[in-house]
Amino acid sequence: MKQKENQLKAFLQKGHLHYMPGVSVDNVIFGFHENQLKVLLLQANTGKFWMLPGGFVQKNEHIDEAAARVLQTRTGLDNIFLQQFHTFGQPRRSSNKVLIETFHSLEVPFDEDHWLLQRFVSIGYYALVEYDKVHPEPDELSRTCTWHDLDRLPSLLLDHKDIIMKALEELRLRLNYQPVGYNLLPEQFTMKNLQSIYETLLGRELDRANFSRKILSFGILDRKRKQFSGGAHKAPFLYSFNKKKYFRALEKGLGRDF
Amino acid sequence: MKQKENQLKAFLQKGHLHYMPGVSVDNVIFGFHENQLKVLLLQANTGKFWMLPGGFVQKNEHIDEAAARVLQTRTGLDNIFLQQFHTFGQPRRSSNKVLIETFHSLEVPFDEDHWLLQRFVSIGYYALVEYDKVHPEPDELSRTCTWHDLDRLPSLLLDHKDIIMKALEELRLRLNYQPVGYNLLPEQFTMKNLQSIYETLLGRELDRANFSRKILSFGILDRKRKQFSGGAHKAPFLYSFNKKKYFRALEKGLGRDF
DNA sequence: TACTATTGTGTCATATTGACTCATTAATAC
DNA sequence: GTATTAATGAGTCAATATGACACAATAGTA
Repeated sequence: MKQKENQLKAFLQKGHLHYMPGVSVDNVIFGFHENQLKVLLLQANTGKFWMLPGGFVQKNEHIDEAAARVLQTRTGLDNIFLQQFHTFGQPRRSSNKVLIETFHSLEVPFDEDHWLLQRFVSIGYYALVEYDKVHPEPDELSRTCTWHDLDRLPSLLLDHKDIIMKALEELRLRLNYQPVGYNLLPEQFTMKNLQSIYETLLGRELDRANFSRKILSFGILDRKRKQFSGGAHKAPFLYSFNKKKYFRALEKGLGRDF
Repeated sequence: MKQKENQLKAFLQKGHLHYMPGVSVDNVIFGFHENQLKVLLLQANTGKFWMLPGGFVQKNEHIDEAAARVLQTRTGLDNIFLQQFHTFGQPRRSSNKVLIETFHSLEVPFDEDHWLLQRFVSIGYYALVEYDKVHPEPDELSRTCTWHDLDRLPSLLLDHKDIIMKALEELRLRLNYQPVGYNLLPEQFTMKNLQSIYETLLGRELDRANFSRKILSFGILDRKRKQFSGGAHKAPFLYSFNKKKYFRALEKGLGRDF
């Protein structure tokens, strides 16, 4: 892992040439597995704290691109809908403990003015991705990258817990306007699958029949002839998202205005 | 105006000691006058372009505080609900024309590395304020500060038009969850006044009777005995916001969930 | 005093929502 | 093979919300 170490060193020493100062991006990446909502987290090389997959904004890069790049490098996923939901800017957001330990362990000289030790404002994005398609990949500063149950989060760095909670809050609000599920489910899925997602995101149970009626009324699903089998009991229909209608709804909203 | 000039010089030369690099705040300040929705804009000292009242984030200041400070200095208003709605981060947001002209006119030496000439990411906030209470105050870089009709905006700097449009879009979405009007209307007002605001914000007409029914169902209004008179025809009731219930609704939402 | 424009209130048809029921059916147990 | 079981698709019905409209009341004006 000499190579990774060298990359990290270069990043620490020359990052200020490539990245904007003071601005970072943090992604709350939601996945869904065994009827549980999961969040992708990294564990710092030094110390026990976990953190959100985040990164910095290249000097000539759109912040949305930066978020997409972070998502791509951590999960291997491309072309995923990322929603910017809030920017976090308390004055003492940054704790430099992890960084300073890293400097020491790599024997990289640094001073107080080092770009990474300054205050950062972080722009939060969330994404909903298909659990099975993700290949979690730690970054230079972390040793692990794994999923965590949303209701059993480990100790998190800084305000990262707040960021996750805010993401969930905003996501719940947007559930009324934006369809959900496209990157979260496989190509074909049952109504029950989709309902589970909504239930988990909302944190409460929904009536089966009413849910189905409502979702179908959005007109974003195509029903397949093929039936799912393998589970016990009656075979449910399989559905897929009508990509065209789904993305129109994503842009134009689901039409629940004042 | 020698003093203002000196302030500006100091800001240009020493700003980097006090403010975060690369991060700014822009406020979309909505007012309501003669049944028109207005936005407060500044006109640059040099050139004809108008811009949003904005500013920088002090090194030890919460971004929300920075937005509140900008609002306070431009309008004299304090304690106003400011909603962060989006962060704008295209790579070529900043046009340095205005700045460079300013450097020249003040004979302040500068080079490419000057902190203000770097790329900035801007955090957008909107506020709804009482038109008559505002005392518009230009900043160091501008010569005027006045209201503009939302549907007759002048030529705006950079992406400031996009910012205004996005603010309106987000505001419209939030109209379903958040009550509106508290800082927009005087202490007492008629149902018609409030309806006009909603109509203007939404850009369409609403049924009088249905609007009244719906707003009253939120339970955030107190009806006064006193009747408004002076206008022609039947005297309407006067209402005021029940501050306690209003702010509970602002936090907890108006209860229109999935 | 009559007229007019606007307001408070009420009605009614329609749409949406929440809580159920019931027949159907795929896998499992017998 | 047949009965059992549990989940599914479809449907019902009352409660509620919404959109469109009607009508009497009334403050100023003619």
